[in-house]
Amino acid sequence: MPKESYQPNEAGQPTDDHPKFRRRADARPDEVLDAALALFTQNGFAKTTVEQIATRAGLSKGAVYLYFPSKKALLEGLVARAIVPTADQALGVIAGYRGDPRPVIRKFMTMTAFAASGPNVFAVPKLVMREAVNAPEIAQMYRTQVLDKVIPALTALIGQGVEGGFIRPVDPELTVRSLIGPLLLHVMLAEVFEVQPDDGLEFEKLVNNHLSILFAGLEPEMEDKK
Amino acid sequence: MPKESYQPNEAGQPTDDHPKFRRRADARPDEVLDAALALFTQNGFAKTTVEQIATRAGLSKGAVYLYFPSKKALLEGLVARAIVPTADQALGVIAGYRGDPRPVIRKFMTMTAFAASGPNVFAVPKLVMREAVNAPEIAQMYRTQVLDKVIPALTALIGQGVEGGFIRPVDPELTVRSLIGPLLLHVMLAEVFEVQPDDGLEFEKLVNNHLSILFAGLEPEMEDKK
Amino acid sequence: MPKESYQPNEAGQPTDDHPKFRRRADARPDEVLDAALALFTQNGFAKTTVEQIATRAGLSKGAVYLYFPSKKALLEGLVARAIVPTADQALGVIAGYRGDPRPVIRKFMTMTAFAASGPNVFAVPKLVMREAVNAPEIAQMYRTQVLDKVIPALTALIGQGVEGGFIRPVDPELTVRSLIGPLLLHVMLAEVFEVQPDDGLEFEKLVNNHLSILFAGLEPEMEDKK
Amino acid sequence: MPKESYQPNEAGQPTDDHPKFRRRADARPDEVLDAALALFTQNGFAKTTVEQIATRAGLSKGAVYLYFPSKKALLEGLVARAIVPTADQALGVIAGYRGDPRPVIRKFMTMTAFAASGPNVFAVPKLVMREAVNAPEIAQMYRTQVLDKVIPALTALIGQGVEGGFIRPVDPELTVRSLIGPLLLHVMLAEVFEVQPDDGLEFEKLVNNHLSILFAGLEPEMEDKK
DNA sequence: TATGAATGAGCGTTCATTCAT
DNA sequence: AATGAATGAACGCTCATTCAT
Repeated sequence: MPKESYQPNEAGQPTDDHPKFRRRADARPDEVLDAALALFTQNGFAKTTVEQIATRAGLSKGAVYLYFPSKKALLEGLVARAIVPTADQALGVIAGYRGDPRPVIRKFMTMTAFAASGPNVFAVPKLVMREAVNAPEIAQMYRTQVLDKVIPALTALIGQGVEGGFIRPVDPELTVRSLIGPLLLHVMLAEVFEVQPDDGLEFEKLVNNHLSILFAGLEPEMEDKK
Repeated sequence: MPKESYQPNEAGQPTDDHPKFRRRADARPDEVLDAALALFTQNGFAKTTVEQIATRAGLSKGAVYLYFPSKKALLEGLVARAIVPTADQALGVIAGYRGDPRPVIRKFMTMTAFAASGPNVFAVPKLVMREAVNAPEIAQMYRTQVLDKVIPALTALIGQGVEGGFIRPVDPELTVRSLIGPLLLHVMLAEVFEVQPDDGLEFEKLVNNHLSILFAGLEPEMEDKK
Repeated sequence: MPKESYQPNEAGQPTDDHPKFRRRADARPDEVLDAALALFTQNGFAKTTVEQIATRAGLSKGAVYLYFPSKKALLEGLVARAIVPTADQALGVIAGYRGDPRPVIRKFMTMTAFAASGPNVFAVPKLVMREAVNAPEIAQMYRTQVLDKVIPALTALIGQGVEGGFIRPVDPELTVRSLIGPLLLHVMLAEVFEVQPDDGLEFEKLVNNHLSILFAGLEPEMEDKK
Repeated sequence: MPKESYQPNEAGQPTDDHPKFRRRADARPDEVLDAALALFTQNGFAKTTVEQIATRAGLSKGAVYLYFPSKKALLEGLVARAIVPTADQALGVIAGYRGDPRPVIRKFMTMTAFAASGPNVFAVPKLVMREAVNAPEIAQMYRTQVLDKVIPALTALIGQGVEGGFIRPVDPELTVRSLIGPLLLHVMLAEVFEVQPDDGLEFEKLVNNHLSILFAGLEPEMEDKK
């Protein structure tokens, strides 16, 4: 999963929803976005020039404006491209699940950790966090399209787990934060501050350690179990 | 990661002795930093003008350069001002503790949560995270001055808790992430995406829920206990 | 030190094919240099604005930076443009000559004087002298590219004249100063202080008077002649 | 003669023409000028800040404005201070002389060369040449106060030498340029371009070589002599 | 006399965006 | 569909000069 997400236009059927701009199999806009993502991630939005993006994408500055009406639109495009698959992927695993949530949580965490260990993954979410101040619309977009889907789904997953007696009675909404927070911190420490655990940035170990504690902590009490 | 710094001019009577012109107080640099912090937080470093900072601090653009040699130096100054109290305060609670770590952890988490509920707190850390790409030196500074002190201290605290048999054998370094991560996520969700739990941004509840799970999950096994 | 460079756009019809907007000719850099030369000469480097240069060259300020990376680069460009023809032209007359040096010297002096009577000639050398303090690299460039070629050539010319018995035994290196110095003084007095001889700034007369004295003074003595 | 010229206020009677500003024996303004001269010479007028001058003179920026109303006034002050002694000195030797001009010329040239071998000498004239563009009034001042006295005096000296038959019939005005030019070139090459003769910047040798040629070249012809 | 904090105008440089080709 | 020359608005920073003390 080297790209930050599934990019539908690269896949099978040439999604001809966008009848305009056809050249080199319609890959142009995507190439521009790839270049933009790489540079925004590396240098931030403000310090990246449109010219740099154009050069990296192999076209001229003016041509970028053929596909995107402004620099900010590139950011939007980036988020838009990343949003659907991300949410879908997560929701596919979680949504509507009934029963002991722990296997599903483990699967979800493992998937996320796996995704996170590839390069450029989480690039868009991190970008969104960083640039939210400059582009609140984009943060909103991310919120409504991703967070407002994933978080409630996880909350529901845990909620029904509580109701089903599979885990202790906890606040599902806050427990989601207990679940995912460490992953965020792990990534932030590593990428922003270059702080890594002594034995490397191994997501698998983190997930294992974290879930072993969490699941033990969520274990229903004896009296609950009965 | 408690209160990021004392902000003297937020307290007491507004120092408006000389309403318009010159003041000789060496509070000047601090006032400039206050203005910079507010604007950087609100609009980001890149989109904040030195002129804006000057105006908000009640001086002319040129005067800012009397106190800080460059715009970037304002960021550095902000971090420097926040660093000492932060680290010290945190370390005061933790360092060298021997015995069951849980009370100390609870105290630390409560303090941090309390600090985080005030205004402008965590402003600097969040600024640092956001601007780390543009100013890696500052991220480094933050890392060495704060993180490299606080994280090892917490790691040691947990480590000796494991050795003393007070908590299950876990990886102390990774467990620190399990401990603090949710707090970060909570803040980020709230401030970047305006995602808040249904019953408000109550840090106390978050801490309680989180620690109840965590402490239960860290409870030594029966066989360990014996 | 004759004509400092060919200035193509001073010649012929003014290239006003496209009166107001874009031109694609690569004469652009040259036009900018022309404007810069005029303004630097008139007001000095420091007091000349890039905007002034741009306006005079018929472009916007930003466009200047399309051709030159900085204001100083304009100065460099000016010198670079002037250097090649200068040195070559001078050396063409002098280099490797054997025999009585006086005809060659007269030719050289006449050429130089003729060049000096045109407009904008010597502008670059004078600029270099004036701005040497602010831009030592440029002075160095001028030295190595022009002076270190012309002066040794003249020195050698006189030296071989002495050896061949065509002129008195004199110090060739110092005699070069006796030869050229008056030209410099003449120009300086005229252009810096507006001091001109009573009957005008006639270089031809200066050269004639100067060489008549110099050649008489360099005439081998009777005993030398024999 | 370490200073660029005689500084009357340093000498004998305390020239009380300027009743204002008295402190530390009235030396203050002179100290400021000294500092300004050094810095203008080294870095040019534009690149020297008033603060630098103040610091070097050992007072505060504001105090400079107690003595000089503007930065440009420093330049004027510098020139004014240098002007009187320079011209007087030269004129003392030359003015009204009758007879063979060559001994006087030699004396004048030797004096000038001797002066030029000290440090900081010619600093002001060179400064004037360089900054003439930025401060034409100052160039004018220098012209009227110095050049318009010295050049006519030298011209007259040579003129009467021609009339008296001591030297060949030459154009006196142009011959002045032949006389002094080499000195200027010598200084310029040395100080601006660091081009020096192989055996060092020995003014004495230059003067000897130059005058030996010049005087020989000015020798009246046989037929003239008779 | 002397200070130095403060001002304000100005300059070099950058860059998103446009548009003739 | 594509180019890249050109624009123009903005920003960081400097510094001569002023003025309350």
